Amino acid sequence: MPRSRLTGFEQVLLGMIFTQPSTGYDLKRRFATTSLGVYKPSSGALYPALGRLERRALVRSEGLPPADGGRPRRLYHLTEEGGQAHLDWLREPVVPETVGQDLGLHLVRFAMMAPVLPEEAVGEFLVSLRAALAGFVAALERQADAMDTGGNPYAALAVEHGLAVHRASLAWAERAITRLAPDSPRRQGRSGLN
Amino acid sequence: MPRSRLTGFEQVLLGMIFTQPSTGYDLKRRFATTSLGVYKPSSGALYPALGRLERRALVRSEGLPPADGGRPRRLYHLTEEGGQAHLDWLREPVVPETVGQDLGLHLVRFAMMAPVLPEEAVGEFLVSLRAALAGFVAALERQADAMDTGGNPYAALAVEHGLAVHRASLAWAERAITRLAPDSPRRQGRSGLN
DNA sequence: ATCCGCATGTAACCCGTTACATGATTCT
DNA sequence: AGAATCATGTAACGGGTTACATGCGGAT
Repeated sequence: MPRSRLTGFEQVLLGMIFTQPSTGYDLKRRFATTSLGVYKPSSGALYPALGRLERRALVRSEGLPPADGGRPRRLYHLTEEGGQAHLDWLREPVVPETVGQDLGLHLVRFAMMAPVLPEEAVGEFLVSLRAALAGFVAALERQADAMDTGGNPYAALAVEHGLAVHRASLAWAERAITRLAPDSPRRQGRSGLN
Repeated sequence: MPRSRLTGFEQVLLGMIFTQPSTGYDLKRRFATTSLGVYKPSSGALYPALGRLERRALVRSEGLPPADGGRPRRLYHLTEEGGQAHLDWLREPVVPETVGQDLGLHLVRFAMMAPVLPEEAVGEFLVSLRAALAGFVAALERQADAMDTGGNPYAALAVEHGLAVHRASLAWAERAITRLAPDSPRRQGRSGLN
């Protein structure tokens, strides 16, 4: 019996195959280009992961004839359960504790919501992301205040870095929210405050 | 024969013990507090890592009597080679390719330079970090331009997020550089450039 | 009576990296 | 001739997470 949750990597693979049925090599290429090469999975990570997804019946594969010499390829596409698993993942709320470590993964998730989730759900995601970021920024501010009197001089600067970065992230979330719903008539009461 | 390079985690442990000889539990507590709990190593990560450092003769430990009931503790301190390894690590230049993934580790490294490196070396580090960030931002800008015509609507927004975050990081590096050397008479030629 | 903090450690499990194997075609 | 691209896969190795073991003192 496989473990219950998929890894982040497996979820991302699932999403890429959802968007477009692909071979392993296709996926490699897309990682290299669309993420600026920030993460390039090795063969030893990619192919076993595809195998695990198939054993779980989230994807199926069919053999493809070799394209102009070389090995035969294997095209993966999602099953019904696979599609459901992907949608469930996209709809997961942002857990505040993860925003300090997994911010990148959340953004990948956001990018994949493109045509598959209704705008409303995307809005909910952004709102929960904004809340998590605001909480994290507040915690960093408390830490910065409590620390800077007495202590190593660069540690305070390092905390400032975290603060600057997460404030930028928070500002982005706010921009994204207003850009997504430029004319949302509901909730015009408390102006912009959640 | 152990692998040649230490892991990031091992290097950080080394640095913490360099700053102050510690027991395993001390280190746990410091992770929980000084990093806002962003990374709390498990026992299964911490104690074997300390063991590896000791086998490499980078740290030594001596038994401490149990403090008010409970188990005896084990206090770790650096050896000569350990101190050297830590200094070498602190002095490593910033490899541009790592700035997209390992930014957090670079900042931890910066925070640890506190009293041990001369200001000049810290300045060099910041300058190389700034260069790496500038390169990464430029690459993201190229990608943003090349992409936004035709493609999923949120992917462009996600790239904007990366852009916003790394620009904030870059701005921080610039602030840190000017703050570190507010009165550096050398190099007043090209005003502020590299 | 039980849970929490202190304090160190081990074992099972999982997954990622590195490095290699295979083999055809095309570029230099 | 040698290298790179296409394309999939496996084996060794390493290290992290989870969960458990142990055992005392103090708090609820």
